[in-house]
Amino acid sequence: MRDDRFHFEIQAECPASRARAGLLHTPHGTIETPVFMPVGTQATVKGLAPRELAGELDARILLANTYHLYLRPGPDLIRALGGLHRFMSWPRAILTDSGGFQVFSLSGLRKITDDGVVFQSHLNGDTHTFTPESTIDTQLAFGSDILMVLDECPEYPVSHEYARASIERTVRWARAAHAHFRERTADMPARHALFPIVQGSTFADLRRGCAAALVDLDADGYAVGGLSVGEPRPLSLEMVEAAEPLLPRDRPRYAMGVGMPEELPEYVARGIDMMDCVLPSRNARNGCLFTSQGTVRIKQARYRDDAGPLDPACGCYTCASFSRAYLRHLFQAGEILYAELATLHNVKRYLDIMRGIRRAIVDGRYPEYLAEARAAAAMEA
RNA sequence: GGACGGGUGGCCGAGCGGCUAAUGGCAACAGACUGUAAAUCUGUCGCCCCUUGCGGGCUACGGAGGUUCGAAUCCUCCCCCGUCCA
Repeated sequence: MRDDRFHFEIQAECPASRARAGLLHTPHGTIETPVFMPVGTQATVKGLAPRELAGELDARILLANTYHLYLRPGPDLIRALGGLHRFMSWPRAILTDSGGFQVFSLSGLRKITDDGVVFQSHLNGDTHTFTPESTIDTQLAFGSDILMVLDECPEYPVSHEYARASIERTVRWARAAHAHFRERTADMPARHALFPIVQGSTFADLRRGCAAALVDLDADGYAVGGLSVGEPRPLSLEMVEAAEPLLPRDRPRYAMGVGMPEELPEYVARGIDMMDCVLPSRNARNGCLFTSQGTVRIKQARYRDDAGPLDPACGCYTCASFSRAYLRHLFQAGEILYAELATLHNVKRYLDIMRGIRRAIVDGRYPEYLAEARAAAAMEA
């Protein structure tokens, strides 16, 4: 019998770090954590069909974006066509980002009010308003398994004063979103989960304050946002370290928008269970491929006649079937197949890294895994 | 044989007396990319010099002469290419 209720279950914990392995149960399947969520902004992971994602890659959860799907094709249409899962033919779990990141990072004209944010569409300049409540309604129309609250994602750098005002707004919005969410989902217990987002820029005290305030919401899970927006790399991890001890151990933690392959074990070591990032998919299309032996920029002339596989240690279709020389040729020629093969590999790489991390935690050898990963990262750098 | 049009850096193609080592585009080469306005963006791109900052030298706009302080740009002749007329 299928359990439709959303809940998190910890299976193993690392004795030497904050890392843990768990199971995230959703109405659309169980997700083994730590997990990497491929990004499918416009209800598609660019270059991959759900057949590959669910099949060879065995991704359990995808990310989609409220801002983009709200503007096009719109929540009413998606709801009318049976919800996002059915619309994009993805039977597994979906997490939707609230759109706060987009509103604050790309919309030229925007105005923050007490209620939310007024912004202009990047598509045609139309004026729209997002409120904590409206983004909940939109995501419910999509039928998302995990909804994110509307937040403000400040750029870097920003003053302590601004960051403070910003988290106050983000917390206020999170409370409003949760209240609205509870009301709207009262008759469908635990069909959906809602995560608030810890902000606070690069200030540890603000991160702690924000986390403490959000914990009162007794949310299904907690996200740490505003990372990797231009701040020095070590700071991103420090911000997680600041917030994490305040977050309940029995809820999943999600680090939004990170990171490079070598950073994944570091986030997990700091108590993170979920991550998403556009790097594997975007960089794939731009000629940057992640392998077990480091980064391969397939466009480089050195791969012109390289008959070897992209990554000898990888078992994906791309690595099993094609030479580096062929992949380079496809890239240089601007062929569509390149994007597909490259994305397939890079996403597989990320998912494999997370599976390896999870296995190490379950097997009780995460300290060794971490040490080896750090040594390898130091070697490449 | 005649009439026009044209020959520019790897390619295409601007420029039509000095601000031009020469706009653009492509190709090539290198780099960036972190809750995706991204199959995108940035840089280099004649050769040789102390890597010294907008530095110096050399060779360059079919070829050879010429005019001029100064020419890819003007003149003369020649060589190619295209179109049309014989």
